[in-house]
Amino acid sequence: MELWSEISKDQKKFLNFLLGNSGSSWNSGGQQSSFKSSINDNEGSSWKSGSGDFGLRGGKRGELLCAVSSKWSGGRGSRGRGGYRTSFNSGFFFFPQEGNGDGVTAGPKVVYVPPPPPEEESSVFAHYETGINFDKYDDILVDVSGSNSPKAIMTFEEAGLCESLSRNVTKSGYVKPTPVQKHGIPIISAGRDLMACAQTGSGKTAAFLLPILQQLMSDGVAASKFSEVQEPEAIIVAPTRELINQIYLEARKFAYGTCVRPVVVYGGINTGYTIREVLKGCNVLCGTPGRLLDIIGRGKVGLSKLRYLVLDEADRMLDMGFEPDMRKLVSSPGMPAKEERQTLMFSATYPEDIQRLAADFLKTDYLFLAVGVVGGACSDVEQHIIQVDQYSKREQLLELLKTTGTERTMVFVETKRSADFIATFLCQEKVPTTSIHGDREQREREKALGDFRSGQCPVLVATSVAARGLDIEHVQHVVNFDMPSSIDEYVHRIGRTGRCGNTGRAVSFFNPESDTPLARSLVKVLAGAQQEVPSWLEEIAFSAHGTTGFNPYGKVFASTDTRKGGSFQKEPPQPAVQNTSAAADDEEWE
DNA sequence: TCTCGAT
Repeated sequence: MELWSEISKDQKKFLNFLLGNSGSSWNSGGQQSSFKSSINDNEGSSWKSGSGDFGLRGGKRGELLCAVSSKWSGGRGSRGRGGYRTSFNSGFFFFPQEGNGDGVTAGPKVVYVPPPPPEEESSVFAHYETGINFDKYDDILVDVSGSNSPKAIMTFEEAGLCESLSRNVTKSGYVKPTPVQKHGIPIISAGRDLMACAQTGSGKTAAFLLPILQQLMSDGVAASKFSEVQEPEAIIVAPTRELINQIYLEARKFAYGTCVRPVVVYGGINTGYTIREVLKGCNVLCGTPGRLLDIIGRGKVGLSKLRYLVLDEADRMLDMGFEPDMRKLVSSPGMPAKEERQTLMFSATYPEDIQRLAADFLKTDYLFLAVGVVGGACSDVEQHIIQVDQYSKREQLLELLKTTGTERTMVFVETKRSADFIATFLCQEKVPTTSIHGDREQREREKALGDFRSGQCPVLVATSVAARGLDIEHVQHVVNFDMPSSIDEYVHRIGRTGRCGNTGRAVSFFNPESDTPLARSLVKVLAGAQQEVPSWLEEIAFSAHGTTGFNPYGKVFASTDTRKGGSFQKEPPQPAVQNTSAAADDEEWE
């Protein structure tokens, strides 16, 4: 009831609209008088009565599975301007339970309840079933460039891991190293800087965690007791909260029962809590850029002992959005110069300009490791492109989801607003849907991911917050409801499915009105992955080229070392989705 | 446009 009283008229109106209550409409804005309020300011009871109409599925009574942003857009509201309203922050989509009001959190101050302590061995090693088909890895070609690269290892024994570490590796279900690990582990152990090009899910997290942890342990590093400043030996950064948490969970597994303590920090959760966790002792600090810079700036984290700096999804970390933060990080007081530390970068895509930029962070003799997935693994993703116009997308999506049934499907959209919009729409159509994007509260984001992972909500509507790195088992379908603006992003998105031995399908809605700039590189990617290229798409690709002569999105991703002279001297192994062959040279189109 | 600190 208290919850109810915090909701403004606009929000009630919106809710009534969603509930299908008569007389309600949601596009009017500013026409308060014509709105016949069926939800009364003083009555909370009408919540329950209407809830059944809103696509409630499964779960406990009173729990709304459809989830939309808690910072929702009020459209052109009565204040005469649109945009996001940030004043209202509580998740008003949580319906009160009957009986006591426990579990209902209202108001902007939501206290994040962290997961149970890591000491429980069963919870540390609880992992989702890995669909890894190890035999397939033998077909993967690998290219290392740079001088004096160390010899690859063939087994985990050769990695020279200490007893507790190798025990944890076994317990985590790792049997033999993947190609990134075979090459990456000795490179990192040898103290070299590394730029590695490999798809997430190919084992790259372990590839950098294991040698780092091994080195720290053999040096006898141990987490210090609680102190006012912590000086971690390694810092790992990633572009999204969920991704860095995934990396942290891996680190926690490998470091289990050792003296090395990994800690994760990111925004959206109580700052005091994060700082206390860090101050308890911290050797490997995992974080998103914002919160990381925050606690460094507060003097809670010193950098004088730092030896390893890892950038996951490095191309993203160095693009427009994050580059300033990364420069700030490496120029933070106490940060060892690049010659004094070891810098490691990982990503599935490396645009050439980003590679050149990355040189600012790496020693000049860094090694470049390219792992190409040969045919099998990646042609496991069937790619379909469907021509649509803006207004038929929703219906087409609905049709499509009827064929996918309860199989897990990720639907990518371009904006946070449309993520909410589509999620709400699907819920109304009785499709159990959840959503994830940057305007949702962290607790909601994690619940959404959890519900999707568990299959409770087989459909996840997401912005590109979920495009990279997230390792979710059994995602059978990816739908690009909106085409991404770059081909790299397309590759990352469809990479959420068909992971390691599983098959997947990616369906993309191509709207010639808006997506034409992508046509050319899309055709190349499709052809490269031996997928059928629709003739209409080919035509668009050709004519787009003819008219403009310059394609702003023609920037292509590369898995080739730019130091090789800028041109691609070597034909990439087998055209695969994330390989360059499809996008390598423009000449064929000239 | 998206991601990323709270205030």
